[in-house]
Amino acid sequence: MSLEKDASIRSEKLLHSFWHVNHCIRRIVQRTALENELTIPQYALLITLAPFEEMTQKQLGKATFFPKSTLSQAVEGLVQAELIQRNPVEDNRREMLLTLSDKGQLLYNKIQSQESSVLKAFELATDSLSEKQYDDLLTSQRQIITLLEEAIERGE
Amino acid sequence: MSLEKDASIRSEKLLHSFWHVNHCIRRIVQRTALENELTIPQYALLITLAPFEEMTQKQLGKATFFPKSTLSQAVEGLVQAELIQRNPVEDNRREMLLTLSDKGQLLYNKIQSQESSVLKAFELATDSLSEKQYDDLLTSQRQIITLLEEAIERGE
DNA sequence: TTCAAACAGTTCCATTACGAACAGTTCTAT
DNA sequence: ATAGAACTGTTCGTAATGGAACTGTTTGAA
Repeated sequence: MSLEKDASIRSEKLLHSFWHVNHCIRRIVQRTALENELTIPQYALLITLAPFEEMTQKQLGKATFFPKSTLSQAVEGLVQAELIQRNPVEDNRREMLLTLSDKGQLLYNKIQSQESSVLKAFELATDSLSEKQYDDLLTSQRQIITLLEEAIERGE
Repeated sequence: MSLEKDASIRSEKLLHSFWHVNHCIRRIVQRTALENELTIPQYALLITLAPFEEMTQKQLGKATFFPKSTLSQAVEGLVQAELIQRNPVEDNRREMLLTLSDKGQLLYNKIQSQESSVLKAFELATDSLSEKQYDDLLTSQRQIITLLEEAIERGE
């Protein structure tokens, strides 16, 4: 009994740790998104897309995990703001190819330079870890993700 | 330049890993919350409160990171559903002491037994890690949290 | 003592997020 | 060739979210 309880306390601590990190990320993202007059999904899309310069909407969905309705509206906003271009994919008219515009590239440069951005915060965090700590962290998280995804599948 | 780019790719990977874990957590929580006819905040409050049986609303806020408006409404819902009792703290009438009711305890037992709950999923995840992996993970994340919180403070 | 500031929680409301139904496109099997 | 299944993205309506202004309580300084 006491062993079971210990086990559940340990797992609750881990869950709480992730919950806490996530809270920090959301706060930082929200603030920096607002500073650049973007919504959170728009900001997330922009920093995901920018390093590749172009991606399909489908790929962006996979990378950011946003439900497609949210995705669609965020993309619409970015297109309206002329930060990205949206064109049907050459040989598959269902898919949309999203391309960073010059204006979008400029904004991304600005975002990258902002001291308070999530990107900068995570660079500091990454730098503070040793090579081994970093690798182990990613490995452990990879493992946890696999198990959580199994749990998701099991539940549906 | 190439070094800088490497550094930013490394940190983006880490950010994405956290984002991914978080997405899994939210999906599982959302499903299991719904199964028990609770909203996400209500579910989160319940599993946070239950191990302690009673907590002030303020403490729950600190533990779950919900903004107080969200907190207030989630608590109201739990009180309406008679899962918890809410009473002013003896010697400080500003604070509310929240106590798990018998009905709440019953629901929590049910939640704990559900194979698909976040709690179970995280128990599996915790079990899959070695002692050292677990400790290192928490240590690294603790370190990251500290840096992110500094970034938050810096930004406001 | 009294008044202002800090605090805990509530209420209100504008914004955001997301599921579900939908439209158009492509693939597959017959 | 064609029907139907699977897919990509859009639209719409509902519900959740969280900031700001509020009420009542406590603290502390003059």
